[in-house]
Amino acid sequence: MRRYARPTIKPRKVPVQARSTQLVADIVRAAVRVLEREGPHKFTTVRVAETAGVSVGSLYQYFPNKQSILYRLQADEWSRTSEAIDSILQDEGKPPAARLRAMVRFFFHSECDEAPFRLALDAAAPEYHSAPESRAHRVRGQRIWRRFMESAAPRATPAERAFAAQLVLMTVTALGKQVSEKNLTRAQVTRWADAVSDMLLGALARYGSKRPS
Amino acid sequence: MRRYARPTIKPRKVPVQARSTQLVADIVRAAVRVLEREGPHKFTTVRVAETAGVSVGSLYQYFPNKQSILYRLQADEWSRTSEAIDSILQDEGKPPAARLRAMVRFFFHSECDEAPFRLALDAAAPEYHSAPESRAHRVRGQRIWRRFMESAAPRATPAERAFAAQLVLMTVTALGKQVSEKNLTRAQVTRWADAVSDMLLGALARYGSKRPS
DNA sequence: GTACAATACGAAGGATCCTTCGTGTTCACA
DNA sequence: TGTGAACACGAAGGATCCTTCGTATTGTAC
Repeated sequence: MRRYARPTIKPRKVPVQARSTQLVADIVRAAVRVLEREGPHKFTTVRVAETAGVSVGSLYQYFPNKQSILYRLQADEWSRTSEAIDSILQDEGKPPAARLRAMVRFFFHSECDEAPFRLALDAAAPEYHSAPESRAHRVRGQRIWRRFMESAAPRATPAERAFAAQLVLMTVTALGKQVSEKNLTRAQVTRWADAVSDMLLGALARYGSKRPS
Repeated sequence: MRRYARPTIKPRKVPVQARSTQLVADIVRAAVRVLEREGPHKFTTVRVAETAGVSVGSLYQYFPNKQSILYRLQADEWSRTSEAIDSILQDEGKPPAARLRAMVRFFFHSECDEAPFRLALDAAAPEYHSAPESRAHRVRGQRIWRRFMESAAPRATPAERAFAAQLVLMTVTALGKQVSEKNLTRAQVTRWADAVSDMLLGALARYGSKRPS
Protein backbone atom coordinates (compact mmCIF):
# COMPACT_ATOMS: atom_id res chain seq x y z
CA MET A 1 0.00 0.00 0.00
CA ARG A 2 1.53 3.28 -1.08
CA ARG A 3 1.46 6.20 1.29
CA TYR A 4 1.83 9.79 0.24
CA ALA A 5 3.69 12.71 1.73
CA ARG A 6 2.30 13.99 4.96
CA PRO A 7 3.46 16.94 7.03
CA THR A 8 3.18 17.24 10.76
CA ILE A 9 -0.08 17.77 12.56
CA LYS A 10 1.12 18.88 15.97
CA PRO A 11 0.07 22.32 17.16
CA ARG A 12 2.65 25.01 16.62
CA LYS A 13 2.09 27.02 19.75
CA VAL A 14 -0.13 26.50 22.74
CA PRO A 15 -2.47 29.37 23.61
CA VAL A 16 -1.82 30.75 27.07
CA GLN A 17 -3.80 33.94 27.33
CA ALA A 18 -7.58 34.02 27.29
CA ARG A 19 -7.90 35.78 23.95
CA SER A 20 -5.82 33.21 22.10
CA THR A 21 -7.76 30.37 23.68
CA GLN A 22 -10.90 32.02 22.43
CA LEU A 23 -9.30 32.49 19.05
CA VAL A 24 -8.48 28.82 18.69
CA ALA A 25 -12.01 27.91 19.73
CA ASP A 26 -13.38 30.33 17.15
CA ILE A 27 -11.22 28.80 14.47
CA VAL A 28 -12.38 25.28 15.26
CA ARG A 29 -16.00 26.36 15.24
CA ALA A 30 -15.50 28.22 11.98
CA ALA A 31 -13.78 25.22 10.45
CA VAL A 32 -16.83 23.09 11.13
CA ARG A 33 -19.05 25.70 9.56
CA VAL A 34 -16.92 26.06 6.46
CA LEU A 35 -16.74 22.31 5.99
CA GLU A 36 -20.49 21.93 6.32
CA ARG A 37 -21.55 24.89 4.24
CA GLU A 38 -18.89 25.13 1.59
CA GLY A 39 -17.67 21.57 1.33
CA PRO A 40 -14.20 20.08 1.46
CA HIS A 41 -13.29 21.60 -1.85
CA LYS A 42 -13.62 25.13 -0.52
CA PHE A 43 -12.11 24.43 2.86
CA THR A 44 -9.40 27.05 2.82
CA THR A 45 -7.25 28.47 5.55
CA VAL A 46 -8.17 31.99 4.54
CA ARG A 47 -11.85 31.14 4.45
CA VAL A 48 -11.71 29.51 7.84
CA ALA A 49 -9.91 32.51 9.30
CA GLU A 50 -12.39 34.92 7.77
CA THR A 51 -15.34 32.92 9.03
CA ALA A 52 -13.80 32.89 12.46
CA GLY A 53 -13.28 36.63 12.26
CA VAL A 54 -9.53 36.41 12.65
CA SER A 55 -6.56 36.77 10.36
CA VAL A 56 -4.80 33.95 8.58
CA GLY A 57 -1.62 34.87 10.34
CA SER A 58 -3.27 34.26 13.68
CA LEU A 59 -4.54 30.93 12.47
CA TYR A 60 -1.05 29.84 11.50
CA GLN A 61 0.21 30.68 14.93
CA TYR A 62 -1.69 27.76 16.43
CA PHE A 63 -2.10 25.39 13.49
CA PRO A 64 1.02 24.45 11.52
CA ASN A 65 -0.95 23.79 8.35
CA LYS A 66 -4.35 23.13 6.90
CA GLN A 67 -4.39 19.40 7.61
CA SER A 68 -3.87 20.00 11.27
CA ILE A 69 -7.19 21.85 11.40
CA LEU A 70 -8.96 18.96 9.73
CA TYR A 71 -7.27 16.52 12.03
CA ARG A 72 -8.33 18.53 15.04
CA LEU A 73 -11.95 18.30 13.93
CA GLN A 74 -11.67 14.58 13.36
CA ALA A 75 -9.96 13.98 16.67
CA ASP A 76 -12.62 15.89 18.57
CA GLU A 77 -15.24 13.86 16.79
CA TRP A 78 -13.50 10.60 17.61
CA SER A 79 -13.20 11.49 21.24
CA ARG A 80 -16.86 12.33 21.57
CA THR A 81 -18.19 9.23 19.83
CA SER A 82 -15.76 6.71 21.21
CA GLU A 83 -16.51 7.91 24.71
CA ALA A 84 -20.24 7.56 24.17
CA ILE A 85 -19.87 4.17 22.55
CA ASP A 86 -17.63 2.96 25.30
CA SER A 87 -20.12 3.84 27.98
CA ILE A 88 -23.00 2.23 26.10
CA LEU A 89 -21.09 -0.99 25.56
CA GLN A 90 -19.97 -1.17 29.18
CA ASP A 91 -23.41 -0.76 30.69
CA GLU A 92 -23.45 -3.93 32.74
CA GLY A 93 -27.12 -3.52 33.50
CA LYS A 94 -28.11 -4.83 30.08
CA PRO A 95 -27.28 -8.04 28.25
CA PRO A 96 -24.65 -7.76 25.49
CA ALA A 97 -27.21 -8.00 22.73
CA ALA A 98 -29.15 -5.03 24.03
CA ARG A 99 -25.98 -3.05 24.47
CA LEU A 100 -24.89 -3.73 20.93
CA ARG A 101 -28.27 -2.78 19.60
CA ALA A 102 -28.29 0.46 21.57
CA MET A 103 -24.81 1.27 20.42
CA VAL A 104 -25.56 0.73 16.75
CA ARG A 105 -28.67 2.87 16.99
CA PHE A 106 -26.75 5.63 18.66
CA PHE A 107 -23.92 5.46 16.18
CA PHE A 108 -26.11 5.40 13.10
CA HIS A 109 -28.18 8.33 14.28
CA SER A 110 -25.12 10.28 15.21
CA GLU A 111 -23.61 9.60 11.81
CA CYS A 112 -26.79 10.73 10.07
CA ASP A 113 -27.21 13.85 12.16
CA GLU A 114 -23.82 15.11 11.16
CA ALA A 115 -23.79 13.66 7.68
CA PRO A 116 -22.72 16.76 5.73
CA PHE A 117 -19.93 17.48 8.14
CA ARG A 118 -18.68 13.91 8.25
CA LEU A 119 -18.86 13.46 4.53
CA ALA A 120 -16.78 16.53 3.97
CA LEU A 121 -14.35 15.43 6.62
CA ASP A 122 -14.03 12.02 5.04
CA ALA A 123 -13.41 13.58 1.68
CA ALA A 124 -10.55 15.49 3.23
CA ALA A 125 -9.42 12.48 5.23
CA PRO A 126 -6.72 11.17 2.88
CA GLU A 127 -4.64 14.13 3.96
CA TYR A 128 -4.32 12.98 7.54
CA HIS A 129 -5.64 9.42 7.64
CA SER A 130 -2.20 7.91 7.71
CA ALA A 131 -0.91 10.13 10.51
CA PRO A 132 0.35 8.19 13.50
CA GLU A 133 -2.02 10.10 15.75
CA SER A 134 -5.01 8.65 13.94
CA ARG A 135 -3.65 5.15 14.38
CA ALA A 136 -3.93 5.62 18.12
CA HIS A 137 -7.62 6.31 17.80
CA ARG A 138 -8.15 3.18 15.78
CA VAL A 139 -6.30 1.11 18.34
CA ARG A 140 -8.41 2.56 21.10
CA GLY A 141 -11.56 1.71 19.19
CA GLN A 142 -10.43 -1.88 18.85
CA ARG A 143 -9.75 -2.14 22.56
CA ILE A 144 -13.26 -1.05 23.37
CA TRP A 145 -14.68 -3.71 21.14
CA ARG A 146 -12.45 -6.46 22.36
CA ARG A 147 -13.57 -5.79 25.89
CA PHE A 148 -17.17 -5.94 24.78
CA MET A 149 -16.50 -9.26 23.13
CA GLU A 150 -15.44 -10.75 26.41
CA SER A 151 -19.00 -10.51 27.62
CA ALA A 152 -20.66 -11.02 24.23
CA ALA A 153 -18.77 -14.17 23.26
CA PRO A 154 -17.25 -15.53 26.45
CA ARG A 155 -16.70 -19.00 25.08
CA ALA A 156 -14.67 -17.86 22.10
CA THR A 157 -10.88 -17.93 22.09
CA PRO A 158 -9.02 -14.63 22.35
CA ALA A 159 -8.06 -14.86 18.68
CA GLU A 160 -11.66 -15.39 17.71
CA ARG A 161 -12.72 -12.51 19.85
CA ALA A 162 -10.13 -10.24 18.26
CA PHE A 163 -11.36 -11.20 14.83
CA ALA A 164 -14.99 -10.76 15.79
CA ALA A 165 -14.20 -7.39 17.31
CA GLN A 166 -12.67 -6.25 14.06
CA LEU A 167 -15.59 -7.55 12.10
CA VAL A 168 -18.10 -5.72 14.25
CA LEU A 169 -16.11 -2.51 14.32
CA MET A 170 -15.61 -2.48 10.58
CA THR A 171 -19.18 -3.37 9.82
CA VAL A 172 -20.68 -0.75 12.07
CA THR A 173 -18.44 2.07 10.92
CA ALA A 174 -18.61 1.19 7.24
CA LEU A 175 -22.34 0.70 7.18
CA GLY A 176 -22.93 3.70 9.37
CA LYS A 177 -21.20 5.86 6.84
CA GLN A 178 -23.13 4.35 3.96
CA VAL A 179 -26.46 4.76 5.71
CA SER A 180 -25.68 8.36 6.53
CA GLU A 181 -25.28 9.08 2.83
CA LYS A 182 -28.81 7.98 2.02
CA ASN A 183 -30.84 10.85 3.49
CA LEU A 184 -33.23 8.69 5.47
CA THR A 185 -35.84 9.53 8.06
CA ARG A 186 -35.07 8.78 11.67
CA ALA A 187 -37.38 5.78 11.59
CA GLN A 188 -35.64 4.36 8.57
CA VAL A 189 -32.27 4.87 10.17
CA THR A 190 -33.46 2.99 13.21
CA ARG A 191 -34.64 0.19 11.00
CA TRP A 192 -31.26 -0.03 9.34
CA ALA A 193 -29.50 0.03 12.67
CA ASP A 194 -31.61 -2.83 13.91
CA ALA A 195 -31.09 -4.83 10.76
CA VAL A 196 -27.35 -4.43 11.13
CA SER A 197 -27.55 -5.33 14.81
CA ASP A 198 -29.46 -8.48 13.98
CA MET A 199 -26.92 -9.40 11.39
CA LEU A 200 -24.03 -8.86 13.76
CA LEU A 201 -25.67 -10.69 16.64
CA GLY A 202 -26.23 -13.65 14.38
CA ALA A 203 -22.58 -13.65 13.45
CA LEU A 204 -21.48 -13.29 17.06
CA ALA A 205 -23.66 -16.17 18.13
CA ARG A 206 -21.66 -18.39 15.84
CA TYR A 207 -18.39 -17.25 17.37
CA GLY A 208 -19.57 -17.90 20.86
CA SER A 209 -20.65 -21.49 20.27
CA LYS A 210 -19.31 -23.72 17.55
CA ARG A 211 -15.70 -24.23 16.65
CA PRO A 212 -14.78 -22.39 13.45
CA SER A 213 -12.38 -23.92 10.94
CA MET B 1 -27.56 16.67 2.14
CA ARG B 2 -25.65 19.46 0.48
CA ARG B 3 -24.21 18.88 -2.95
CA TYR B 4 -21.39 20.89 -4.45
CA ALA B 5 -20.76 22.30 -7.89
CA ARG B 6 -20.06 19.76 -10.55
CA PRO B 7 -19.25 20.32 -14.20
CA THR B 8 -20.12 17.98 -17.02
CA ILE B 9 -18.45 14.66 -17.54
CA LYS B 10 -19.47 13.86 -21.09
CA PRO B 11 -16.69 13.42 -23.64
CA ARG B 12 -15.98 16.49 -25.69
CA LYS B 13 -15.19 14.87 -29.00
CA VAL B 14 -15.28 11.29 -30.16
CA PRO B 15 -12.09 9.95 -31.70
CA VAL B 16 -12.60 8.82 -35.29
CA GLN B 17 -9.15 8.21 -36.69
CA ALA B 18 -6.89 5.46 -35.44
CA ARG B 19 -4.30 7.74 -33.91
CA SER B 20 -6.80 9.58 -31.73
CA THR B 21 -8.31 6.29 -30.57
CA GLN B 22 -4.85 5.23 -29.55
CA LEU B 23 -4.30 8.58 -27.89
CA VAL B 24 -7.38 8.23 -25.73
CA ALA B 25 -6.36 4.72 -24.78
CA ASP B 26 -2.92 5.98 -23.84
CA ILE B 27 -4.41 8.70 -21.69
CA VAL B 28 -6.61 6.28 -19.81
CA ARG B 29 -3.71 3.93 -19.23
CA ALA B 30 -1.53 6.82 -18.09
CA ALA B 31 -4.25 8.06 -15.77
CA VAL B 32 -4.30 4.72 -13.99
CA ARG B 33 -0.54 4.82 -13.65
CA VAL B 34 -0.48 8.34 -12.28
CA LEU B 35 -3.20 7.59 -9.79
CA GLU B 36 -1.43 4.47 -8.56
CA ARG B 37 2.09 5.86 -8.44
CA GLU B 38 1.60 9.48 -7.50
CA GLY B 39 -1.67 9.42 -5.63
CA PRO B 40 -4.83 11.45 -5.98
CA HIS B 41 -3.12 14.57 -4.77
CA LYS B 42 -0.74 14.64 -7.73
CA PHE B 43 -3.26 13.54 -10.29
CA THR B 44 -2.87 16.40 -12.73
CA THR B 45 -3.97 16.82 -16.30
CA VAL B 46 -0.47 17.83 -17.32
CA ARG B 47 1.07 14.89 -15.53
CA VAL B 48 -1.37 12.47 -17.10
CA ALA B 49 -0.67 13.89 -20.53
CA GLU B 50 3.08 13.72 -20.01
CA THR B 51 2.87 10.15 -18.76
CA ALA B 52 0.81 9.25 -21.79
CA GLY B 53 3.35 10.91 -24.03
CA VAL B 54 0.88 13.42 -25.44
CA SER B 55 0.21 17.08 -24.96
CA VAL B 56 -2.31 18.56 -22.56
CA GLY B 57 -4.07 20.17 -25.47
CA SER B 58 -4.69 16.78 -27.00
CA LEU B 59 -6.03 15.50 -23.73
CA TYR B 60 -8.52 18.33 -23.54
CA GLN B 61 -9.77 17.49 -26.97
CA TYR B 62 -11.34 14.29 -25.71
CA PHE B 63 -11.90 14.99 -22.02
CA PRO B 64 -13.75 18.17 -21.08
CA ASN B 65 -12.02 18.37 -17.71
CA LYS B 66 -10.08 16.52 -15.11
CA GLN B 67 -13.06 14.90 -13.41
CA SER B 68 -14.13 13.30 -16.64
CA ILE B 69 -10.89 11.34 -16.69
CA LEU B 70 -11.45 10.11 -13.17
CA TYR B 71 -15.01 9.25 -13.99
CA ARG B 72 -13.91 7.30 -17.01
CA LEU B 73 -11.60 5.21 -14.86
CA GLN B 74 -14.33 4.58 -12.33
CA ALA B 75 -16.89 3.71 -14.98
CA ASP B 76 -14.55 1.21 -16.61
CA GLU B 77 -13.95 -0.32 -13.22
CA TRP B 78 -17.65 -0.54 -12.49
CA SER B 79 -18.38 -2.17 -15.79
CA ARG B 80 -15.76 -4.83 -15.31
CA THR B 81 -16.70 -5.77 -11.77
CA SER B 82 -20.44 -5.56 -12.10
CA GLU B 83 -20.29 -7.80 -15.13
CA ALA B 84 -18.21 -10.37 -13.29
CA ILE B 85 -20.40 -10.21 -10.22
CA ASP B 86 -23.52 -10.55 -12.26
CA SER B 87 -22.32 -13.71 -13.93
CA ILE B 88 -21.22 -15.23 -10.63
CA LEU B 89 -24.55 -14.53 -8.99
CA GLN B 90 -26.53 -15.87 -11.91
CA ASP B 91 -24.73 -19.19 -12.13
CA GLU B 92 -27.76 -21.44 -11.78
CA GLY B 93 -25.58 -24.49 -11.34
CA LYS B 94 -24.85 -23.61 -7.71
CA PRO B 95 -27.11 -22.93 -4.76
CA PRO B 96 -27.49 -19.28 -3.76
CA ALA B 97 -25.27 -19.61 -0.72
CA ALA B 98 -22.37 -20.91 -2.78
CA ARG B 99 -22.88 -18.16 -5.34
CA LEU B 100 -22.83 -15.48 -2.69
CA ARG B 101 -19.73 -16.93 -1.15
CA ALA B 102 -17.97 -17.07 -4.50
CA MET B 103 -18.99 -13.55 -5.28
CA VAL B 104 -17.73 -12.11 -2.02
CA ARG B 105 -14.44 -13.89 -2.41
CA PHE B 106 -14.05 -12.58 -5.93
CA PHE B 107 -14.98 -9.07 -4.94
CA PHE B 108 -12.73 -8.89 -1.91
CA HIS B 109 -9.75 -10.20 -3.82
CA SER B 110 -10.39 -7.87 -6.67
CA GLU B 111 -10.62 -4.94 -4.27
CA CYS B 112 -7.37 -5.92 -2.61
CA ASP B 113 -5.51 -6.48 -5.85
CA GLU B 114 -6.20 -2.97 -6.98
CA ALA B 115 -6.12 -1.36 -3.58
CA PRO B 116 -3.78 1.55 -4.35
CA PHE B 117 -5.69 2.45 -7.45
CA ARG B 118 -9.08 2.18 -5.84
CA LEU B 119 -8.07 4.09 -2.77
CA ALA B 120 -6.82 6.94 -4.88
CA LEU B 121 -9.92 6.84 -6.98
CA ASP B 122 -12.11 6.94 -3.91
CA ALA B 123 -10.18 9.86 -2.56
CA ALA B 124 -10.92 11.69 -5.78
CA ALA B 125 -14.49 10.42 -5.87
CA PRO B 126 -16.24 13.39 -4.29
CA GLU B 127 -15.60 15.21 -7.54
CA TYR B 128 -17.82 12.97 -9.59
CA HIS B 129 -19.74 10.82 -7.12
CA SER B 130 -22.89 12.89 -7.45
CA ALA B 131 -22.91 12.88 -11.23
CA PRO B 132 -26.12 11.43 -12.70
CA GLU B 133 -24.08 8.95 -14.68
CA SER B 134 -22.79 7.35 -11.51
CA ARG B 135 -26.33 7.00 -10.19
CA ALA B 136 -27.07 4.74 -13.13
CA HIS B 137 -24.31 2.40 -12.06
CA ARG B 138 -25.66 2.20 -8.54
CA VAL B 139 -29.13 1.43 -9.83
CA ARG B 140 -27.74 -1.30 -12.01
CA GLY B 141 -25.92 -2.81 -9.04
CA GLN B 142 -29.14 -2.91 -7.07
CA ARG B 143 -30.97 -4.66 -9.88
CA ILE B 144 -28.39 -7.40 -9.96
CA TRP B 145 -28.80 -8.02 -6.25
CA ARG B 146 -32.54 -7.93 -6.30
CA ARG B 147 -32.56 -10.63 -8.91
CA PHE B 148 -30.23 -12.70 -6.81
CA MET B 149 -32.55 -12.28 -3.86
CA GLU B 150 -35.35 -13.90 -5.75
CA SER B 151 -33.53 -17.18 -5.60
CA ALA B 152 -31.82 -16.61 -2.26
CA ALA B 153 -34.93 -15.60 -0.30
CA PRO B 154 -37.86 -16.80 -2.37
CA ARG B 155 -40.32 -16.66 0.51
CA ALA B 156 -39.66 -13.03 1.36
CA THR B 157 -41.89 -10.24 0.15
CA PRO B 158 -40.62 -7.96 -2.61
CA ALA B 159 -40.13 -5.16 -0.10
CA GLU B 160 -38.10 -7.41 2.14
CA ARG B 161 -36.06 -8.56 -0.81
CA ALA B 162 -35.35 -4.98 -1.81
CA PHE B 163 -34.20 -4.18 1.69
CA ALA B 164 -32.09 -7.29 1.92
CA ALA B 165 -30.55 -6.54 -1.45
CA GLN B 166 -29.51 -3.13 -0.24
CA LEU B 167 -28.13 -4.56 2.96
CA VAL B 168 -26.04 -7.11 1.13
CA LEU B 169 -24.82 -4.66 -1.47
CA MET B 170 -23.84 -2.08 1.09
CA THR B 171 -22.18 -4.58 3.36
CA VAL B 172 -20.12 -6.19 0.66
CA THR B 173 -18.93 -2.94 -0.89
CA ALA B 174 -18.27 -1.18 2.39
CA LEU B 175 -16.44 -4.10 3.97
CA GLY B 176 -14.59 -4.86 0.77
CA LYS B 177 -13.15 -1.42 0.78
CA GLN B 178 -12.18 -1.62 4.43
CA VAL B 179 -10.53 -5.00 4.01
CA SER B 180 -8.58 -3.77 1.02
CA GLU B 181 -7.04 -1.07 3.19
CA LYS B 182 -5.55 -3.57 5.60
CA ASN B 183 -2.73 -5.05 3.52
CA LEU B 184 -3.62 -8.66 4.14
CA THR B 185 -2.32 -11.85 2.60
CA ARG B 186 -4.54 -13.64 0.13
CA ALA B 187 -5.41 -16.27 2.70
CA GLN B 188 -6.46 -13.64 5.21
CA VAL B 189 -8.57 -11.91 2.60
CA THR B 190 -10.31 -15.18 1.86
CA ARG B 191 -10.97 -15.65 5.54
CA TRP B 192 -12.52 -12.22 5.77
CA ALA B 193 -14.61 -12.86 2.69
CA ASP B 194 -15.94 -16.06 4.17
CA ALA B 195 -16.68 -14.45 7.51
CA VAL B 196 -18.66 -11.75 5.74
CA SER B 197 -20.44 -14.35 3.64
CA ASP B 198 -21.41 -16.29 6.73
CA MET B 199 -22.70 -13.17 8.35
CA LEU B 200 -24.76 -12.24 5.31
CA LEU B 201 -26.14 -15.72 4.81
CA GLY B 202 -27.26 -15.75 8.41
CA ALA B 203 -29.07 -12.48 7.88
CA LEU B 204 -30.64 -13.66 4.65
CA ALA B 205 -31.87 -16.85 6.27
CA ARG B 206 -33.94 -14.73 8.61
CA TYR B 207 -35.48 -12.84 5.72
CA GLY B 208 -36.43 -15.98 3.93
CA SER B 209 -38.26 -17.58 6.83
CA LYS B 210 -39.80 -15.72 9.69
CA ARG B 211 -42.03 -12.69 9.48
CA PRO B 212 -40.14 -9.52 10.45
CA SER B 213 -41.90 -6.75 12.37
C1' DG C 1 -1.67 16.20 -55.51
C1' DT C 2 -4.86 19.20 -53.45
C1' DA C 3 -7.97 20.66 -50.02
C1' DC C 4 -10.39 20.10 -46.00
C1' DA C 5 -11.09 17.81 -41.75
C1' DA C 6 -9.07 15.72 -37.92
C1' DT C 7 -5.54 15.82 -34.83
C1' DA C 8 -1.67 17.34 -32.08
C1' DC C 9 0.91 20.69 -29.79
C1' DG C 10 2.36 23.53 -25.60
C1' DA C 11 3.06 28.25 -23.99
C1' DA C 12 0.50 31.25 -21.29
C1' DG C 13 -3.73 33.28 -19.09
C1' DG C 14 -6.27 33.20 -15.09
C1' DA C 15 -7.46 31.45 -10.78
C1' DT C 16 -6.63 29.61 -6.27
C1' DC C 17 -4.07 28.22 -2.41
C1' DC C 18 -0.78 27.69 1.43
C1' DT C 19 2.24 29.85 4.19
C1' DT C 20 5.50 33.43 5.85
C1' DC C 21 7.10 37.50 7.99
C1' DG C 22 7.53 42.26 9.19
C1' DT C 23 4.73 45.35 11.74
C1' DG C 24 1.58 46.85 15.08
C1' DT C 25 -1.19 45.89 19.29
C1' DT C 26 -2.46 44.00 23.81
C1' DC C 27 -1.54 41.70 28.09
C1' DA C 28 0.86 40.40 32.49
C1' DC C 29 3.74 41.65 35.85
C1' DA C 30 6.88 44.28 38.35
C1' DT D 1 3.77 53.12 34.46
C1' DG D 2 7.17 50.66 31.97
C1' DT D 3 8.79 46.60 29.61
C1' DG D 4 9.02 42.24 27.46
C1' DA D 5 6.30 38.51 25.97
C1' DA D 6 2.24 37.02 23.78
C1' DC D 7 -0.70 37.90 20.29
C1' DA D 8 -2.93 39.64 16.01
C1' DC D 9 -2.71 41.30 11.51
C1' DG D 10 -2.82 40.80 6.28
C1' DA D 11 -0.24 41.86 2.09
C1' DA D 12 2.59 39.28 -0.76
C1' DG D 13 5.82 35.44 -2.16
C1' DG D 14 5.88 31.16 -4.18
C1' DA D 15 3.82 27.21 -5.93
C1' DT D 16 0.44 24.60 -8.43
C1' DC D 17 -3.29 23.78 -11.34
C1' DC D 18 -6.91 23.83 -14.97
C1' DT D 19 -7.97 25.11 -19.27
C1' DT D 20 -7.76 27.68 -23.68
C1' DC D 21 -6.39 28.89 -28.22
C1' DG D 22 -3.50 30.00 -32.07
C1' DT D 23 -0.49 27.31 -34.78
C1' DA D 24 1.45 23.29 -36.91
C1' DT D 25 0.99 18.62 -38.52
C1' DT D 26 -1.18 14.48 -40.31
C1' DG D 27 -4.85 11.77 -42.46
C1' DT D 28 -8.41 11.15 -45.99
C1' DA D 29 -11.20 11.70 -49.90
C1' DC D 30 -11.46 13.15 -54.42
